[in-house]
Amino acid sequence: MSRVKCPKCQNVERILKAGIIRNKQRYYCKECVYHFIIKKVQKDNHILSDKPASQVSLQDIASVAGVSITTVSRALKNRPDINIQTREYIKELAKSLNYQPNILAQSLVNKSTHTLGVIIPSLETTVFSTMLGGIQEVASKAGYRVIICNSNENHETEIANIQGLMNHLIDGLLICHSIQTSSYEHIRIHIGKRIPIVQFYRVAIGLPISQILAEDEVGAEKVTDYLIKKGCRRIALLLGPKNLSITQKRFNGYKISLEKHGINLDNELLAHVDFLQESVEKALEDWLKINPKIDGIISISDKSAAQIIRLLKKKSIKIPEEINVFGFGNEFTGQIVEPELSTFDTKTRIIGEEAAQLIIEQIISGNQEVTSKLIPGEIILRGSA
Amino acid sequence: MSRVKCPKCQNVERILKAGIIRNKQRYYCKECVYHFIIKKVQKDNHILSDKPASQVSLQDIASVAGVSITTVSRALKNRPDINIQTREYIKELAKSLNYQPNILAQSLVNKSTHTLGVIIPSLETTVFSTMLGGIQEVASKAGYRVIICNSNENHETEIANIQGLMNHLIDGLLICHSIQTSSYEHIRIHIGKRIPIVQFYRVAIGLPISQILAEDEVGAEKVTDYLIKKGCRRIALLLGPKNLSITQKRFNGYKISLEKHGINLDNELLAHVDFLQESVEKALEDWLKINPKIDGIISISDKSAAQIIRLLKKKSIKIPEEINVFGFGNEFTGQIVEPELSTFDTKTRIIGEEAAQLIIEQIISGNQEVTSKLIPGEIILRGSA
DNA sequence: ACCGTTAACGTAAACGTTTACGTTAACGAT
DNA sequence: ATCGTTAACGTAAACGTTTACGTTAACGGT
Repeated sequence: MSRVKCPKCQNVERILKAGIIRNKQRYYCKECVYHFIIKKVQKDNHILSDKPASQVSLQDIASVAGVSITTVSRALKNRPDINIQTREYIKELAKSLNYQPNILAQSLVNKSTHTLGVIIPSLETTVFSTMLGGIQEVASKAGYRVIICNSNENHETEIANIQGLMNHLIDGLLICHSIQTSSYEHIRIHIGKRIPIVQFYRVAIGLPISQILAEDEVGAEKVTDYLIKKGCRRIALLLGPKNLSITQKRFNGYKISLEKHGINLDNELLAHVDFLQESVEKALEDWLKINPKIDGIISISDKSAAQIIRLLKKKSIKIPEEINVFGFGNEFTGQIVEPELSTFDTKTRIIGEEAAQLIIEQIISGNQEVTSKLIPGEIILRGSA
Repeated sequence: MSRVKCPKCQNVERILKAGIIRNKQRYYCKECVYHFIIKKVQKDNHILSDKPASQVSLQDIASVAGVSITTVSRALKNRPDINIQTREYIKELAKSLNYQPNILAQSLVNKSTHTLGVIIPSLETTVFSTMLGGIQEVASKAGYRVIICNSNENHETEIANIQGLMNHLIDGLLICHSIQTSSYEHIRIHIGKRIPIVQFYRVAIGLPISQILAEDEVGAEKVTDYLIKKGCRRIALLLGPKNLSITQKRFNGYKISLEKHGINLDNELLAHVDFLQESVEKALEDWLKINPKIDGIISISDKSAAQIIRLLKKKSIKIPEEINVFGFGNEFTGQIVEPELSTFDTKTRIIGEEAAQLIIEQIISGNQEVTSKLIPGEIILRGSA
């Protein structure tokens, strides 16, 4: 019926159809009892052959050397149980063939990828890229790669990223939560499993995983203390979204200082912003309408503080005579704005370094004991306060 | 002789030594003809068993469902050739067991990791983190992860990073060379192989791989044109190391403009710096000694330009009346400094986006045709010029 | 001459997938 | 009842490593 030839016995007569598999017609040769599918002629056959295509494998080396894969592996890994001459020969052969081990295959067997995952809310914010720099340096010195996932301050992206990374791609996870993140079930599922997790800078309070933190509370308290000592009584506080740990802790530090000095908390002086220019501007406008007038501003970030200084100057408000401005983070911007910005240096780079250090220790030791570390910061006084 | 018991037949008498393997004594039981090694008692045995340990695999699902691995795979991948009820049942089962595919194993079979590698000279420099942001966004929308390697402006690190990534971890490589890099053999080896490479921003001129570039030459020409039109005749040019493409191209643009306007090139007006504060300060000091005096400065970066402005103001030199200052890159800093910085916006984020776009296209199409794309920039005029 | 011992190698399983190919029971048509 | 055909499943190889375990020839001592 069909004009199909059996690839084995070349018979054309006794060929029957034998079902359809993956949309391809299969045949059955009654002559030689053989099932087959007519394949399309591989036109790119020669392309496949003239490309060096996939890298040399252990098998390739073994073939050339006339030994088994095991022996090659032993030679390259400097294992005992191998003749020294054989080992040296194989090593040279590997080099001349430009052998490169397939890290995927190694990771699959070793159950370890020597890779850290980092979830970060943004790459374009100075504090984050600085922390990343610290993470990268420590990781790379310890022989770890880093996969960086940018959550873009988005909760869903954060969840998706974590899921992806956890599927055997990484040995440990460093996480700094996005603004939107307020439920932590996506983290909790992974706690205590194979892969250790460390949170840094922005953390979920109450989760049983280790943390590396800035001195948010103490820092805010010290800064407020300083401003009060300078005579400020109406200190405005620019904060991030309420669910963020840094917001809560800095607010706490501020409150503690106020209480200590017998100053009442005035909710009008608090503002929660989303780090964007417009919201900062809006907050400032509102503050300037308040009576009695504000005489100090503590900002979540140096960037916002720098903006505030520029806006105040446009309104011809004198800094620090009329309003003292204090930043958080010690970014480069603070040295460019005029007057130069006083700030609380959160030692951002060190936070990154310590976070990487901690997760690597946990990976190596297998010990996931929950610890919490505060990185001591430092007040830096410049012209703005 | 030895008081060793055969694990099979429990015999203690007829045990002989049988070589040493990996520093462990092996034994041979003549009774049951069995070779064995005395293993240390696994003390952490119970730990292994009470941990859910490794994730559920296809095999686990198959066992529970009473089908083969193949069927499970077919169900989860929505392949044909499977009963719909079976498929739905297996899918639900997989969900209830919280199955997560092992990406390593998938990648090994599929020869594709859905991961891009990026080599970047620094994370803490605004232009780079901005480009990274662009890369990340495009990549993640296309379903690609990003491994970022920070070369730290170090040639050796760049080489090591590339080697590591190329060993089957990535589907494509994006590279922005370090300051130190002046030989490109480490790149050339990989050209035309399985993994496409795209260079961006700082490129190796002459390498047969695709590029995404800023308008360095045209940009520098336009900026110089503008300053000359404003009356400047002694324009100083702050450049990076000589081997960098951005240095060469911006210098070219500058020269073209000078020639066009019949102004002689004065080598005293050129300075090559390494992006650090001190070298910028040094360059500026030297320029200020020159006679006839300089009346314009074009800087490699907005950050350096901002520094220069601050230094000039400390010396009470008026900007732009005495010296015009122009930056490159349109960073946030430029809006904070006073006067605000005029700059050539190199559209850094778009460079990152286009680079990611290009490499993904090359990965998908398999077409590694060499292309070169210039991202149009834009002069932004503010107070400094 | 045999036994115990060893160095040096090989075999094969395992890691978790994907997929080419083989198999089977059942069904409709003759 | 037989034949052609199909849906639905299983088997096993493959990806490139690592490593537990088996094997072999050779050697020294009795």
